Amino acid sequence: MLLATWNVNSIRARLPKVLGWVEKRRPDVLCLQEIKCLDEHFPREPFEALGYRCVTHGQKTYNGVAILAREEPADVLRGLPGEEEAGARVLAATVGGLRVINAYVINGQEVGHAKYGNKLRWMGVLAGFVRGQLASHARLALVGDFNVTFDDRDVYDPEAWRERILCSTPEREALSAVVATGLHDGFRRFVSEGGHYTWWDFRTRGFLGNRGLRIDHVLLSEPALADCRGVEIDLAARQGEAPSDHAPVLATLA
DNA sequence: ATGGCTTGAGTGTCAAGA
Repeated sequence: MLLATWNVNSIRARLPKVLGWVEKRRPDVLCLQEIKCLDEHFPREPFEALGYRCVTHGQKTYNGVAILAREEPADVLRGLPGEEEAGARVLAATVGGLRVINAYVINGQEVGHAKYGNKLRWMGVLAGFVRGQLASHARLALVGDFNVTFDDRDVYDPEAWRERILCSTPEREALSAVVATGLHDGFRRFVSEGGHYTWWDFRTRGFLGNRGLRIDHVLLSEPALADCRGVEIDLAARQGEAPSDHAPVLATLA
């Protein structure tokens, strides 16, 4: 099974790009973040024509998540219970015996900002949700845009980013608490050196100099990790005409 | 240099992203 996650930064603005990528890579499950549209505006027909079912948890203008799968997603859950205020950021479904949780973590804007406090609190709620899901689904993948780096290997200029948003110690501790529910960073199962990123700033043309951050993750439970044969960041998808600022991350599971 | 770029909203120019 090929499991992928991609922050597409608007599914409608990215439609030809995402369709072409899906045709080429043929993932079994694709988790999208920042679809930035209501459920009724999600372009499901072209994906269905390629053989995919689409489950969405959309929102006007901001946020929004979707799961595309080659088989019908089951036991779909939309949103973190009690966290409707934070927007459409979580979508869970079972596909091919794998419990898939698709998450778009709050950005937080700046360390100390009210949104930053909300991010840390919300990640605690996410950890509780994941713990509950793991109790009934041993084979589980939590994937998405976490807006947090694990450590300095995930940062192109660690000193410039020291204790800044996406890199602060409390954010990293909150991410560790999510992982401590019983998950593992899939990418680090295979790659230990730094310099591998999933997001590059448009404004500084960060991709040209590989000035990026690794903030999109595939987190796997023990049984899922045991089946994992590799995790790849698809840099080609970050290039070309009108790319998202994020690259997709793909995990191959037995 | 709180900018640089991109998107969605909606026709002016913000808010938000990370």
